[in-house]
Amino acid sequence: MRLLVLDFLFKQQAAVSLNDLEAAFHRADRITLYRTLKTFEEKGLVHSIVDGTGSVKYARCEEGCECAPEDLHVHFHCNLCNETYCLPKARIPEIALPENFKTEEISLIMKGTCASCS
Amino acid sequence: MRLLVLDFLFKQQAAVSLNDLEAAFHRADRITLYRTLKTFEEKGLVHSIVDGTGSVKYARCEEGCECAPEDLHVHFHCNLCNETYCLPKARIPEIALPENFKTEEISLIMKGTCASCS
DNA sequence: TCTTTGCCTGCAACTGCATTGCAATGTTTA
DNA sequence: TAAACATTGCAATGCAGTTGCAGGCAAAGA
Repeated sequence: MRLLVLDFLFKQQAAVSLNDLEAAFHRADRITLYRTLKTFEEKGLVHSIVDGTGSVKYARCEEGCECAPEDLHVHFHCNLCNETYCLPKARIPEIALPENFKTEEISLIMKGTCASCS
Repeated sequence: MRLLVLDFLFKQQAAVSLNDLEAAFHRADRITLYRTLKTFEEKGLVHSIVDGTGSVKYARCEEGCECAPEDLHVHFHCNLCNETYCLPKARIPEIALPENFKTEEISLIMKGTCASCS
């Protein structure tokens, strides 16, 4: 079962929400899919994306992705097709912070129109 | 009533969630505060921040803030004190996107330890 | 082989936050 | 004063995420 989900995740271009998974595997229980995603996230197979749409999305981690600040890439949410994409090529540039601020995580989400919809 | 909320918002250093407001104004109804925030947001007095903690936070808009991409600043969420701050001095640098991607909004949230907690 | 142990799955239920409908109240305007 | 509109509060709903519990399946050990 998890293998099916993993396979599905790796075939996706866009990030996948729990609802997406549920629609794709309507034979499986919502809870099972939820826990599957959580397990994958723990194991570092996927990373979660909070894109402000209300539902958390998941996408596969690239080879060697540790989800550490220096590994983080940009996520793009298209307002037309409502999909969220990883943009691994767009790295987050260094950002100057006030003194004594220590960064552990960065999340950069751009919203607009993606290439397919424009 | 709204004046009280507005006054409260402008005195805050950190962004404010609905729960924060409810705690500060326990005489007022949660719904009233919710709609007050929504109204302020519509009028451009405050902007909302989705910092991934599950509850949306609100902060006052700076003079001339149109919440347009070029106006956007960084938000910082401290994992210790659990507060979210606006960092208007930390501008979001230009980010190179693949072709045909059009940006309308940018949200950059950094998480870590703030100056007060370190 | 039989039993035990542990993981995976599914049902039910709960939580927290956001949101809406409706009635009551207060305030402005004609 | 009466009508129109805005503001407030209560109740209820919706949705996403989360947890507890029990059954089932499979691997490990006697």
